[in-house]
Amino acid sequence: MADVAALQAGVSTDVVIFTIREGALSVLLVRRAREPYQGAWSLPGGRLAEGECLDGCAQRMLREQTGIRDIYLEQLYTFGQPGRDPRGRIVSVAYFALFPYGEAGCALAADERRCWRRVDGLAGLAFDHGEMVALARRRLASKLEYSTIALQLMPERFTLSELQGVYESILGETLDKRNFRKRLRALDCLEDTGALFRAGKHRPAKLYRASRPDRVQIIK
Amino acid sequence: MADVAALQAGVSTDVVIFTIREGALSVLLVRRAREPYQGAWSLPGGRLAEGECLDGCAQRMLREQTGIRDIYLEQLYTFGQPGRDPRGRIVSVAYFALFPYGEAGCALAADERRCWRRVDGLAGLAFDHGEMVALARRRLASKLEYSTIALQLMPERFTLSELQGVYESILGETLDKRNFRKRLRALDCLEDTGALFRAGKHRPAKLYRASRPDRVQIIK
DNA sequence: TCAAAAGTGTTGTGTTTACACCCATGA
DNA sequence: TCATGGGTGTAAACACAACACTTTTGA
Repeated sequence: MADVAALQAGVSTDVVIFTIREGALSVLLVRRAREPYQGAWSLPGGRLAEGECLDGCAQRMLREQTGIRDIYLEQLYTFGQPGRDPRGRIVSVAYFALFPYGEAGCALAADERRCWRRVDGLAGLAFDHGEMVALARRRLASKLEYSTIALQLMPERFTLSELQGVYESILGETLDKRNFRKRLRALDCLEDTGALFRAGKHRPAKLYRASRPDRVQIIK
Repeated sequence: MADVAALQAGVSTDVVIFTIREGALSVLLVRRAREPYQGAWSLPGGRLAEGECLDGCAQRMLREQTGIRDIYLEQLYTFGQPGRDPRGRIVSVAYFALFPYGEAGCALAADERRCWRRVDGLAGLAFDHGEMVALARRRLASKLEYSTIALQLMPERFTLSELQGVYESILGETLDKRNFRKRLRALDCLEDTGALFRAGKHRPAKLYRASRPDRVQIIK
């Protein structure tokens, strides 16, 4: 209750940015330029600025460290173990974000200070960032079941098989094609673009788009 | 990225403590002793101490300001709007907690610096605490549907009608008695104590207890 | 014997799962 | 014409919702 002598701490945000790349759930990492953990991989993130709200800080970290803007972003959990940062007391508000891979995702990793890493078997991240990724992954998987959040990982146009692949790689299990399609049709969140996607020596797939790309609809 | 000049902020925790009192979902408030918002009702909470983790801080706030310990507590959301506290930059990690009312709940409000208030129609709280209560309420209602969290609001022994009343006052709708009992039986989270509860001129009710009082079981 | 809440099953409806074949294409 | 992935429907199992009467007690 002693307002005067109260602890001052640093506040930061860190962002777990997921994408699907080569059919695997992956996360965007940046290489730390200085101590502590110099040279190690970490989540994009950093200190809160004056007059900035937490969401704004997370957005700025994304923008400054990866160039990404305007993607799905939500607050995940706040980590505040004393000792989580060797520089002193820093409380970090973790966010998670979803990024549709595409060309932009590929270009991102051109810079050697950044990389996409598969979430499975990920280890050796700086700070408690490994924990953040694990928690974000569980949250993402559970949101798949009761929302249309997976659409945030898709490019503007995509096939149903691609979408099913996204579900499968997040959930870590295979799904029945007919049941999957029936379920999505019932959600009324997709529209047929009329275009076809040809890939290889087989029947071309219809291309769909999200009918409300910005809305994440909660089911039930 | 400028580690040196980075903003220092205050970090606090605030706790939304729910109970069921007179059949209504209620929250425990404390009267602010000093400015800002002197005399207004607020959530129990306060500044993070050195060497203390966030959960520990929330537990300490509970203990120091209400005497409550060992109840269900989980992190809710972190609020960091600049200007949310007129004293300066303070980021608050909100928690929510569930308290079985009973005699202890009654005794708590004996002190005039504390009170239980119904969540419906609540207004005029200090800071952004009204927002915290509203968010906690939504979280609680949604957790009712997929976990056994409601048991955390019950005393050691209780009747099925009492438990149903708890569900009804949180959800804001009435439930079918037979379906409710069937559903709970299927969860296998209750055991019959063998004792009966007599209240008024009607058939006495069986008293149950939670079979694993400390576990909040996630359903499905 | 009456009022008041406790207790208990069944039936229909909708949702979810399991499952196999034809289609369009490029090589 | 063959191999490859795209596309489609039906039946059985299960979960959920609706619904009414009997029991025990105290007054």
